[in-house]
Amino acid sequence: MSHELPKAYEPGAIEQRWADYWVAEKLFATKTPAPGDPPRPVFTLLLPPPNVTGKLHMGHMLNHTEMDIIVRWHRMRGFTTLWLPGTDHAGIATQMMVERQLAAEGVKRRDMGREAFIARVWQWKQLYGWAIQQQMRRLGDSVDWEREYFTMDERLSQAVVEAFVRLHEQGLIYRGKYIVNWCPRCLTAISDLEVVHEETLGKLYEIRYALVGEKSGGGTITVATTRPETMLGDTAVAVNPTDERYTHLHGKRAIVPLINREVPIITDDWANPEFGTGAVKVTPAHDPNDFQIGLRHLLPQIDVMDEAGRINENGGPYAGHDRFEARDKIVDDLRAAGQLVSVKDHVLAIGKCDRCKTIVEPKLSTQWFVKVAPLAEKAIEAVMRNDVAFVPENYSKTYFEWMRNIHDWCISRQLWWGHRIPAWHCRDCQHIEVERTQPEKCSKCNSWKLEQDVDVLDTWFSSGLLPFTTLGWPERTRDLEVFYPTSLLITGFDILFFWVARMIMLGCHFMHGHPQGRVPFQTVYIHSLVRDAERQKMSKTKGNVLDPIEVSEKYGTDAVRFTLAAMAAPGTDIAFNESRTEGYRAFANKIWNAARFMFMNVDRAAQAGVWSLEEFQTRRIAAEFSGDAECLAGEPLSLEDRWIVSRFNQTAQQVGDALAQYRFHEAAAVVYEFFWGEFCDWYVELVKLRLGDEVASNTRRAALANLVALFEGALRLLSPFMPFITEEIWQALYDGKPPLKSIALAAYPQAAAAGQIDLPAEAEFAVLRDLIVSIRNIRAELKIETKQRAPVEIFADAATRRLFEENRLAVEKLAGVESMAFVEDSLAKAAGARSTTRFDVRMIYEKPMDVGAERERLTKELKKLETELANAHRQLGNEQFLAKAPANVVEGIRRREGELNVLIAKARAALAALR
RNA sequence: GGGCGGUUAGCUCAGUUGGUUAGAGCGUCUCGCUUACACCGAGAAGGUCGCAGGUUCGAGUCCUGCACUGCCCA
Repeated sequence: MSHELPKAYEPGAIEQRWADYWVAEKLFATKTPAPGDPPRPVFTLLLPPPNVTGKLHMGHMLNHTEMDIIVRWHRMRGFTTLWLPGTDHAGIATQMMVERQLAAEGVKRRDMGREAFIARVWQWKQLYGWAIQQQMRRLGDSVDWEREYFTMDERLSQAVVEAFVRLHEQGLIYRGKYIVNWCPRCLTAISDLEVVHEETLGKLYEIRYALVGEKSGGGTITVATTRPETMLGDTAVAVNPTDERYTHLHGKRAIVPLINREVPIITDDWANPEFGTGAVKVTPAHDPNDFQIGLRHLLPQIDVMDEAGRINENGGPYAGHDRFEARDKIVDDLRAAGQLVSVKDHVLAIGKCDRCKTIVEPKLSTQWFVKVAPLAEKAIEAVMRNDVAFVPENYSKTYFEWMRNIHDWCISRQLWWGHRIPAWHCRDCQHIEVERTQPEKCSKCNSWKLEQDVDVLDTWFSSGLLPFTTLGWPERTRDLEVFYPTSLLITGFDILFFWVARMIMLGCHFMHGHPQGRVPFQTVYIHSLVRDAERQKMSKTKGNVLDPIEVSEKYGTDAVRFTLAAMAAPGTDIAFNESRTEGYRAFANKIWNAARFMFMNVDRAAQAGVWSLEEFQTRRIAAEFSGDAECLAGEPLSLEDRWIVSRFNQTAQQVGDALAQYRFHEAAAVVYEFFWGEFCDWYVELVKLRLGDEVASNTRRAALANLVALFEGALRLLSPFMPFITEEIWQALYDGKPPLKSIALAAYPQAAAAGQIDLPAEAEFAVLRDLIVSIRNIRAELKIETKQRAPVEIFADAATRRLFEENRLAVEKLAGVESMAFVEDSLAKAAGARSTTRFDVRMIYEKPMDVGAERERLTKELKKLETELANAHRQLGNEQFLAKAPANVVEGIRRREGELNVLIAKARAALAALR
């Protein structure tokens, strides 16, 4: 890698190359430390496995950027760092995908049979299941590809079986007939979490039921329902026991219209006197609440629909009709029979299948469930004890809320693609064997006719186990010992319940007794949503979806990563704005060109025989990247050297502090400001003065050595955020002979020893910078052309004067000053002068200034200063304030008061002089 | 219905535990190719921090109410 950099920064030309290199060199493969190895801190991160069917969206890119920053940061700080990638088999999604493909060929899943279908899914996976991994490589995710897993891998599948069997043995998994959420399109049960509720305008029907034994007139009860078609399965009418309107009907019987079924009128607290008529029909087989009522009152359960949501033979004349068709027909018939009392508009939350948006049918069905209460209890405890910490902390509330109101988890799915339930049904005696491997015969009746349960497990059941199964569980592996619990989980709140909560439940359960704690991770960082520039949610229907790869190709992955990092303030959604990304591409370009500037001077110095890059290389290699932030290698220090080293170390400290708290935006802002606002804008400009051919060679050597060292350190500081450009320049610095294979393996600049932070240098530099800026101000105001240099006069105390004299060249070059003269009297009154507490300065130039504008500026400034002074006076005159405020605050205001007095006097003098 | 959040410059957003002068990027205006960079440099304008009370020596920050707005759960 030569250090001849092309003139323009072109991310496209460098990123793919490094992405490939990192993978080919297996740079991020992590060896399991052996027991005798010298101890190093360990950092483990499990990548939330994307669906095998998936493609990365902007949310992923945010998620991956944050993870990669944290991971690279830990790796560079010498942690044994493991970032574990993998993909999820995504039961329903994948099955749907392949079914759709088959449909195009005119084939149905059921026609081809289970085995052939599953073979087909695997085939599909081999062909198309790599998209997301390819994209991750392109983004530079520094995962350990050597350990990549797939949730349907043989070993992980065995672990799933083991977990199921153990839970079953412990009585935490049971099979039973309950109301589940049934998707009539996917033809499977789904869990509560897979149902999304949508507010919809529907109807509330009031239907009159005749009472038994009362021939006519007054002998009716009117019930209210939103789902008249379920009437076919009614087995009771319920009223609230306290509802006096119905007391006289307690114990009587009513007749369900149209099908003429006699049902009891029962009393149950669930009937809400405020809702509708206060009387409700009870359909235990088609409503979860009615189901509970049915259990309490021992009501029959009449299932009136088939798996596709059509009325079945129990629906009498309506059999064969789709549930919504049946509704219309029933309503018509009721109306015709004079039993429809009213139809009113009614807003209700309709549950739909998360996958296909089909309206979910609560349906009586035999399924497998996890008894979650005991698991939830431990999971709540873990968060209460702070064994798992949420960032932002607020999410723990949501977590508790959900955990405390949790229902048993339906884990069986009527799909073919997934982990098949390890239960065998005896065809002779109906006994069910739950075993790790297929049993030979029934343990009850010795029958050989055993058939494995046809259902598979909820995908989230297996992903809930990943924090330990990926590390070798149920074996007691060295990996499990070293890397469990994982250190961190970074994910979106959308899977807080689906995944995060379940990992905590299952981790606490199965990893009980792990020496380093049972929880699956110590911290959960929940990031926000990426929206479009107008704060709209990105969605395909709105057409406002940004493809992260496309955006990365356009602006460079580094720029996109930096945008996301810079906007990722914890707890707030990101309105992704391409103008920001443009800005960060400009930032990359800035760095690129600063590098070109550096290399240009390196070459020039080499030609002049003053200094060679090899000196730097040799020294860095010898130092073996010890990790301290010592950038300057014993060369003579100028003020700007001392200043920039101090700033570098302060920045390193701030970046570290910010990342430790997942304050990505702060970390990014600090690096950005340092690299551009301080290093490029000031340090490079000042260093230029010491790089010319006319400069003494030892000064020139020092300047260059320091510049290169600083630049190299700054690259390391930036590297986790912008891995590509920093790699490119860093490798160029070593001309193809880098001391390490990658900057990603070099040491991260850390908060330095006190000696590296030089507050006096920072204070002096601030005054010098004030002078330069003041003069530039005057120039702008007088509209003096850049090329035109002019003399200045300065009034300052001896120390300040010495500072300016020592940095005379800097002032002359950076402020376009021809010569600097010092005067003995204040220049506050001088026309067009600028004043600070430390100096007055004016430019000697015959061009007349705009007196009106100058007066306006001074008046405005004076007013502001006076307001501030009044505030300061008010506070200092307040005894309560003096008594209660901390000393440093009081002291600060006192000092400021002094400054204000000086500044006001100067501003007044200047104004007076204008009259 | 229950729970959680948001409202700060024209736009998009920061502002950690209450403390001196509320910041950034973009946009706007004025200048400008000086040993890298026009994806640039220099300078400037722009905010009664949603509204109303309260606590406090001190509130963008804490409390209460209101308005508007978003999300999660039922």
